[in-house]
Amino acid sequence: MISDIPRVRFAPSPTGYLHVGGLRTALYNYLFAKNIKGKFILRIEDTDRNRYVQGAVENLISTLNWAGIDYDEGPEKGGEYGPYLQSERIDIYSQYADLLIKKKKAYYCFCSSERLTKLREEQQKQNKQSMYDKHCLGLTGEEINRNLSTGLPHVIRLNVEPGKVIKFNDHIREDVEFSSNVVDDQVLIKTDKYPTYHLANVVDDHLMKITHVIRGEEWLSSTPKHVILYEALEWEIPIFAHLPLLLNADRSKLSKRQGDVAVEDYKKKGYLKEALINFVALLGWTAGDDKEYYEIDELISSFSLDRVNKSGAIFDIEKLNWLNEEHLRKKSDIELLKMLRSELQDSKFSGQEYNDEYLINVIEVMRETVSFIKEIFEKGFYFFEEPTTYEEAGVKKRWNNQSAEILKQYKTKIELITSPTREDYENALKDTALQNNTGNGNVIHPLRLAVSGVTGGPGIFDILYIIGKEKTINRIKAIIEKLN
RNA sequence: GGCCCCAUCGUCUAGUGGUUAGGACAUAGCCCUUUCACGGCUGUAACAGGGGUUCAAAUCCCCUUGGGGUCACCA
Repeated sequence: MISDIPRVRFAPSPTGYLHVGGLRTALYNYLFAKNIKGKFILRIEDTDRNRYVQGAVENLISTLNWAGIDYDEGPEKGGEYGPYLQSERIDIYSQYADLLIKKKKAYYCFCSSERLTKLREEQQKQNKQSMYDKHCLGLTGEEINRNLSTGLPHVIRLNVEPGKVIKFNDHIREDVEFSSNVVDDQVLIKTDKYPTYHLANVVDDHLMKITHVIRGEEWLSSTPKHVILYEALEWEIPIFAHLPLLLNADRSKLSKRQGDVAVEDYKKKGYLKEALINFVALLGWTAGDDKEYYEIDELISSFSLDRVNKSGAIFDIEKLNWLNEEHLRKKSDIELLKMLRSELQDSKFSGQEYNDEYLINVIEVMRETVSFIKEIFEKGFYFFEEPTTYEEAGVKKRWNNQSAEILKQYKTKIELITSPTREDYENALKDTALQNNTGNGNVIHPLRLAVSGVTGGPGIFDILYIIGKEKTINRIKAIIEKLN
C-alpha cells in the first residue's frame, strides 16, 4: 500500500491566475480528501522556465484561500514531503532519470530541433501521429559518451517498448486501453535539465505518497506514459480519476476567448465564493438527489468520486447567478453590511459616510431584489443620492396634471410630523388620497417617482422612512419644479 | 488524420431492464402585490440514428453519426 491514509493533490502550473476548471479540480480533490479524512496537498508544477510568471504562485495561493480551499501540505505551509515547488526538486528528477537510463527504460537523445521538426512535418504530411523515431536509441555507448563529454545538448527520452497494450483503470471511466505503438518516446529531461511534466509528476506523486490522482480529462491520453513510468520504476500505480472538462457554450474546452475563466474575474464581479464553489461542484457531480443548494460542509459530507459524471459540462452563467442569489439570501444582515461597506469603497459613493443603522435598513429592504451586493448601489441609488432624472415611461404613465397638487398636499402633512414613522407616511398618504377622492395609486406612484426617479423598488413607505423627512420633502419639491 | 473519451429537455442533471422519463436554471402564462422584485402555481421542452439481445431497452451489445480531448524539450 502506498499510504494508509488517502492523499490527493492539486498540481497547477503557475500561469498567472486560477482557472475555474482548476478551481473545480482543486475542489474535487479537497472534497474527496475531507470526506474521507485524507490529506490534500498543493504542489506547484513550475518546470517550464519559459512560462514563468512573476507572482503567479502567490496569486494562486491567495485565490485558493479566498475560495476556502485550504491544503494540508504545500508551499508556504511545508510538510513532510517537500519541497512542494518542482523547480526546487530538479536534482530528484535527474536522479530518477539516471536510474531509468541504467534500467534501459530511458535513453539520451542528441537530435537537433531541426531534425525533430522535419520528422514531425513529414509525419503530418502522411497524416500520421507525430512520434519520435527512436533514432538515438541506436547510438553505441561510445558515441553517447563522446557526445556527452563534448557537451552536446541533449535530452533524456522514455524508451517505450512497441507492441504492448497499456491498460489502466480509471475510477470514473473504468478500463482504458492504449497500444504502446501510439505512445511517443516522451522527453523526460529537457535540454535545460528541467524535467517535463510527465517525469516530475510521476516522481512526485510517488514520493509524496499520492494515492489518488484526480485531474482533468485532458490528461487521459498521456496517462499511458505515466503508467509506463510507474512500471519502469517498479512503483505502485495510484488510482486515476479523470474529471470531465468544463466547456464553453459551443462545447469546446472552456477558454478565455468566450468569457471569463479566471476565478478572480468572478470574484471581482461580486460573486460569492460560496456560490462559485456550489456551482462548480455541481458541474460534473451530483449526490443523486434533487438538492441544488449546498454549503461547503454539506459538499464535504456528500461528495463521492463514484458519482462524478463522464461527460463535459457547459459553464452556464445563469445558474451561477441563481446560486449567487440563493447564497446571498442566506447571509445575515451583519455579513451583508460588511460586504456592502467594502463595496462602498469601490462605488461612486465612496466619499460619503453612512452609519451602520442606515445601511442595515437599506440592506433589509433591498436584499431580496438583488443578485449581487453591489447592485444595491445601482438599483437602490436613491438611498445614496437624489434622483436627477425621472424615468420617462414612468412619468408618462404615472404623472398627470393633478400629481403636483397631490404631492404638495402630502408634503404639507409630512412637514407637520416631527419624526414620521412608516405608519405616519402611510396614513398621510391615505388621507391625501381620500381628500382628493382618488385611489392610493395616484399618490403612491408620483411619490415614488419623486423620491427614487424610478417606478420599481421596495415598499414606498420603507423608502420614505429610510431616507427621512427632510429628503422626502426636498425631493417632492424638486419633482414639482422639474415637471411643471 | 491517428489514438482515446463522451452522448437524456436550450443548460446542469436524476434514472442502472418494466417510470405518465423526475428535479433545478432559463423561458412562457397565471396568482400574490396599486410599484419592482421575492414567493406560489401551471405550461413548453429530452432519451442522436440504425441494428441486435430480451416478454420488455433511455438503461445491455454492435455499427453509424455527432461532440470533445490529445498527438511539444507546455503543463
